[in-house]
Amino acid sequence: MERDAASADALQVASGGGSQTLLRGLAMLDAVGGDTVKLADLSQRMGLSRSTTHRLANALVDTGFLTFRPGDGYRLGPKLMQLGFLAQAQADLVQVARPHLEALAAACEDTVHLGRREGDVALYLDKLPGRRRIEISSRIGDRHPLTSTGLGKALMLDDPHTGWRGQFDADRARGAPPADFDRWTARMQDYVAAGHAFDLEENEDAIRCVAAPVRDAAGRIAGAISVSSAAQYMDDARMAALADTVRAAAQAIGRDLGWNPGKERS
Amino acid sequence: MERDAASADALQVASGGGSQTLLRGLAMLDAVGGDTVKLADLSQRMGLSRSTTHRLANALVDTGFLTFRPGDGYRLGPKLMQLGFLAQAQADLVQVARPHLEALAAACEDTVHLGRREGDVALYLDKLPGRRRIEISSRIGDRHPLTSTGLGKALMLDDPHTGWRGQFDADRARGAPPADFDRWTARMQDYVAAGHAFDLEENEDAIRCVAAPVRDAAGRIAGAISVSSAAQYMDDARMAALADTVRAAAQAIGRDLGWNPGKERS
DNA sequence: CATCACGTTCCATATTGCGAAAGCTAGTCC
DNA sequence: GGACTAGCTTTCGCAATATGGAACGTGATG
Repeated sequence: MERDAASADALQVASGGGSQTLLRGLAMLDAVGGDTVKLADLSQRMGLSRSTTHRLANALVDTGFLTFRPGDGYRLGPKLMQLGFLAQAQADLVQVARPHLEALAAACEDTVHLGRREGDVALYLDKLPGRRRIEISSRIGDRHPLTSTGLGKALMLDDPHTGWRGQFDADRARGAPPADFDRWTARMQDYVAAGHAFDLEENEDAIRCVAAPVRDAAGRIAGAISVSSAAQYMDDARMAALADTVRAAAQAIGRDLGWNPGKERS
Repeated sequence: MERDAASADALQVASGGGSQTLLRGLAMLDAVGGDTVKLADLSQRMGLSRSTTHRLANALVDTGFLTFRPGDGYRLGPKLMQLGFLAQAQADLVQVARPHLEALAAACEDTVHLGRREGDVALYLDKLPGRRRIEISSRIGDRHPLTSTGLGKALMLDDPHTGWRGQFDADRARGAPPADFDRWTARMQDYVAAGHAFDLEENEDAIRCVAAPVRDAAGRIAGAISVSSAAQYMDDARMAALADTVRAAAQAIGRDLGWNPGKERS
């Protein structure tokens, strides 16, 4: 029965629910990925006989999920662009993020935020109050400066360094708490390298937070999440530990937005 | 042979090849489309029993091609965004268009062009010389005004009317042949309504052409194609006839770019 | 001309998928 | 509380469907 299930990776074809052919076909789309693959190559990647591979690939070609050019190979087809676009169109960040935010809120007892960049401010899209007595004074729909909040900084992680100064100054001019730019820059560089951001009582006294960016199918930062709490619950050790948790949650949301991890930043 | 069984016809699926399950699963993605569908609804759309529908849908959910929210229904999943993005990334307009351009060139004996908008000029990406003695003096890489060429006008078909004047004047200032704006506008409105554009010896004397826009998965105009020839071969009757051919070719290219026709203009 | 690389088609076999019907769980109405 | 309903999930015996080895085209390449 199972000859060489060992080589078939990614999607567990064997366990699923008994729709082998469908699962194999879908796995084939993954196997093709961004490449242009010849039949022999493809059958090897899938661990299937050439004839089976051929039949599946043909079905995919007939339906437009793959494209075939003789002598060249198979590649992803137009139907995927079409459906991918539809999927993207109806994927609402708030809705997609909800379950993950709830899980995150359950894991740590603190307030969880979801936000997105809007112009050059951070727009708060969702908030789950923590189960601690302290209350974070933010509301859905609020707009906050990018450079003085954890969430905002997470949204900036991909920005070219050249724009930092302008944003920093603009935020101060608009009422963000004063701060030292050089020190801010030094920390920001760490955040960029780490893939998350902190807020160390910069925006509001006695409030600290840990934030991480959420990426979409294009790899761009589509939003960010953060966990905030009173400084007394947020010593340096806990922030470091939380960083992993928050980053993991952000990545899980990203995955639901079609983001494919793998190729990492430099 | 088989295009796709997107419509209510599920029995046709069997005829294609021998991979029923896969084809049904893929058809299911189409059936879901942009909606959020309940299981019962979905099984009806597919003309399948509820249990079969359930099994297939589950396989799609397990692999991330669909998303399921209890009490809400099924919708397109993250994997489609991911693959859709990959597909889009490697879809090169020139390469995708080639076979269609060749077919078009074979059908009419004239010169066929492919172009794209770049800034506010039309950039020529590909050219297939016709089999007629006359020679069209254009080369790949050429940039031409939008308002005085058929290809350029096709690229403008979705532009808001408010921008027409500015583009028209800018092109004249940059050396496009003089013309009367009111008359140009009147014709342009016809082109917008028809979904194609003509060039009536406006850019170059004794050259006429028929052009149509190519749309991508987002429905935006990603490029345009045109058929050009000496005016002597291009009387009004032939241009009208060619318009359909050219539009059909442009749509075929669009389909390969993930464009979904369907809702048409009136 | 022999060889290779690549895609396509055949066919007997048993694995895989099929759908009717029954089982769950949660909400709603008397 | 008990009887309905709406939705989703699971079971199971039968046969339709998918499988892979092998053979066949076809066009390059040495």
